[in-house]
Amino acid sequence: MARYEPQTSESNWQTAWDDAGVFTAKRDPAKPKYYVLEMFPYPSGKLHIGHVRNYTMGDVIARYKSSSGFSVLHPMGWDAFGMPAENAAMASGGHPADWTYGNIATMRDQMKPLGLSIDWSREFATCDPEYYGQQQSMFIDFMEKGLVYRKNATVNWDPVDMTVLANEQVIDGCGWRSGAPVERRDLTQWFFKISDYSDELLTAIDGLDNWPDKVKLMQRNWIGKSRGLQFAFERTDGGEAIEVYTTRPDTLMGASFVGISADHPIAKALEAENAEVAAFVAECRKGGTTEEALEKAEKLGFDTGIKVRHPLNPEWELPVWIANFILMDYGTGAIFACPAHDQRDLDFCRKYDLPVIDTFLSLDDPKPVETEAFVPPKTEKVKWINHFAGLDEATGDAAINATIDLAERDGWGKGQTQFRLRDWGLSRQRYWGCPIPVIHCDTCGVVPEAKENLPVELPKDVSFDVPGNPLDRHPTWRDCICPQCGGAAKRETDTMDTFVDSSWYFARFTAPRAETPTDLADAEYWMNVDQYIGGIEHAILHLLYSRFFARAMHICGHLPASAVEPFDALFTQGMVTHAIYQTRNAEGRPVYHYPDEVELRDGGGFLKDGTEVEIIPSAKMSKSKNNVVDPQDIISAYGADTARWFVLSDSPPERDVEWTAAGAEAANKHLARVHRIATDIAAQTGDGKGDEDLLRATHKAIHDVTMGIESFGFNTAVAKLYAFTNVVQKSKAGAEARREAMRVLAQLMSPMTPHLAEDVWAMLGGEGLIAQAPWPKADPAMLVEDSVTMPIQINGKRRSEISVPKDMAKEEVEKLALADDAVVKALAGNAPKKLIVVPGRIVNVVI
RNA sequence: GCGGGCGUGAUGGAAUGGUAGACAUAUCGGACUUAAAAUCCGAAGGGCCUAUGCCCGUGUGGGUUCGAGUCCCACCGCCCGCACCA
Repeated sequence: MARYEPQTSESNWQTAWDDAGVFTAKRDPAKPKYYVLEMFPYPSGKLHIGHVRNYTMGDVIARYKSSSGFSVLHPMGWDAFGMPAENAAMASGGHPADWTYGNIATMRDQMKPLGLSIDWSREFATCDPEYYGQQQSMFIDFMEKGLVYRKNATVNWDPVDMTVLANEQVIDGCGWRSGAPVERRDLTQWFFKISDYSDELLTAIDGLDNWPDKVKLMQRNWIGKSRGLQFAFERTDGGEAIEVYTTRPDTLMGASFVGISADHPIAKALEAENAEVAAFVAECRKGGTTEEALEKAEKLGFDTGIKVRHPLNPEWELPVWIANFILMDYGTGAIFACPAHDQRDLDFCRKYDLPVIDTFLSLDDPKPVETEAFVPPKTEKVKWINHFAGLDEATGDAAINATIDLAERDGWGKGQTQFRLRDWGLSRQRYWGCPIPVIHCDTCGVVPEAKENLPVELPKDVSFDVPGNPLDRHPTWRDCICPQCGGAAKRETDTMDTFVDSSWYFARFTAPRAETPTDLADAEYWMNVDQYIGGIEHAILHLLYSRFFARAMHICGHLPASAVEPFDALFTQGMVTHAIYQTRNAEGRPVYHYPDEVELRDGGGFLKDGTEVEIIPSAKMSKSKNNVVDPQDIISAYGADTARWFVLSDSPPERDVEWTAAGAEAANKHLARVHRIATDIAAQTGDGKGDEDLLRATHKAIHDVTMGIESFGFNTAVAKLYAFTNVVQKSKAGAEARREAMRVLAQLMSPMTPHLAEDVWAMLGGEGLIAQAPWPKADPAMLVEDSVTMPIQINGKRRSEISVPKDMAKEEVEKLALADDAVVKALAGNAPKKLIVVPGRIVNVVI
């Protein structure tokens, strides 16, 4: 009989599927539709095992839904714009487009042998002019709807390379190539008005029933709706009052100073006339722009000498300080500090010897603040010290409301709702991105390109030998005709953030060749994405931007109203990790070794020459650390099904998984075993005698595996398949009964190991392709157990067990439990204190 | 620093608040074999000399509960995000 030979059979089945057009998505009015989407990959060069895991999960869902009678859309494309292509061009010459399309070809070739049920006819890359031209068209639509504007924003500026740096290119406050300290610099940039949708994006989260709670919580916190008080501090020198926004107006009596951002108009005015201020503000502008960098930076302050009056007591004067931790982007760019109830303010005040005033004390432990700020939850009752609204004991929440009411009644402040969410800055001063289709005309100003001139294509003849944006220094590309007045004009040279590209690709997949961004009829049929799968690292930005885009596309007529929340269900998978093997060179710097260079023995790892390597366990796969596992090796050694089976088994999909070659070998052994059992059963002769146990096990397997797939419990589904395989193997039932069980096993395995499933199906006389066979159904009658084993606990510890009919009355169970030897012994003639019977689950006797 | 998550045998992990360790990997023992591989069968959280008996055990320390891996609080460690990485 034939052995398990995936190398030959897998490509044969892939051809068979292609010939039958099994995976071509068709609008079929007779069937419900199902849209499965995994986040599309960045074409970094090679597929890695993490991709295999991600796409296999999606494929299990796609194949399962297809078998369950759905018309399935399961597409694939490439998130193809971005910095690595330009970096590659800088490092080794060549053109970003060649590098990108070359990588796409390689990765597509690696992906196809996996046997994924993808409709490849819909493939596109975001760097295709056909795609980004439609994106430009939508940008113009968004402009017309008032969703696009320009304003100044801060970027990381490398003063040596004279170029804008991405956050990841800033290392310890310095440029990654030049090593020069990075400065913050203002540029005029393009923005999407996502803030128009702050409240809408927040409240709509409530409707995302099939999203993980953690993602919804992260999005809520990111949008950050808060209610606070806006009011002004009058200056003693008669200058313009300083507007501040605070979410803790209740602590106003503890105000120590007023702080303003280094970018605040007052700071800018002082900067022009005072050298000391200028020096301090320049110091504040050093370092990267990330919130993390700002928060972690040493808190610095500068006393401007300006004084303001406390709104509740005109006699009380507060100093105005410039502080490096205050953001101009949030609120009004000015705050008042209450050191007693904010650790950062306290640290600042101790450093600069500013007063610390308690406004409320703990009820349990009423002592004044010294080195640790007292910051109880706003729901906790505290004791107020001469509160201006007359409060004594009250929660923070109550005090905030009382303060806002008071300020509004007396007319010195106004309650206000504020969002943390900022508008989406989409400008990038880089070449390899979608050009912003806008023209700067001396007569007409900033005007959109005419749609008939789209796409505005990137010029091919560019060089990357100097830093900066090649579009800026291209000799002719910028020259154009103003679409409004017909005069000579210049193109915008900023390109779009790659998040724009990935904010609508899911919609484009519904009609990838349409001459408009979408085809409404196709979008109506296929949207929404029924199951979206991707990394948790995209929990906030990508998903939030996509939710905004879907709304913007809807008001521009590119998506139906039903698609404003584009992802019905979301699943976030973990990443695949692998140990890093390193030795040290003469200078003590680490040298990384590929896994196949290292032999593991005696609890250590050794190179061929016997040198012991240092093993760093479970690190995220990274090209630079040489710990990326290439699925190609596993596929050529064991076949695609082994790779698929392994990435699905053992680890729960949402958790990170450590790659081990041993696991792949073991997975392969199991698949070979299934093949062998099928071969044996196919050869089995004799009667068709059925078997109650086998039948029950079959229906239980159908039920368990189906539930496992439905709930993304692939690892537990695999465990159930192992158990069922053991039952089938050992079953003494007749030939036809075992064939039937084996066919069901093949079907249940088919979403995970589709090629092997076809092998087995064909061997056992299954009709047609298993990929097109309907999913088996469990008979509920076969799932019911007649009797159940109930553990008996004494004082919460398991001491015995009894077997009882499934629906035995509680009183009967109690009687049986009290008659149990262990219980009789423990009671020693006394009556139990308490007797707990959870029907069908457990008995607990409390003594 | 802020927001979110995770932590269970040698290993991956299982477990609607109800028998902790399902299922597997590695290991050990046995069968088969001239032998090996493959395959099949079996053992196995730690400890108490014996066990159908008892104690301990889900990162650490507390708490709620008849009962906690699961819920609450604090801490430790790791991971993700922090708006120009994708």
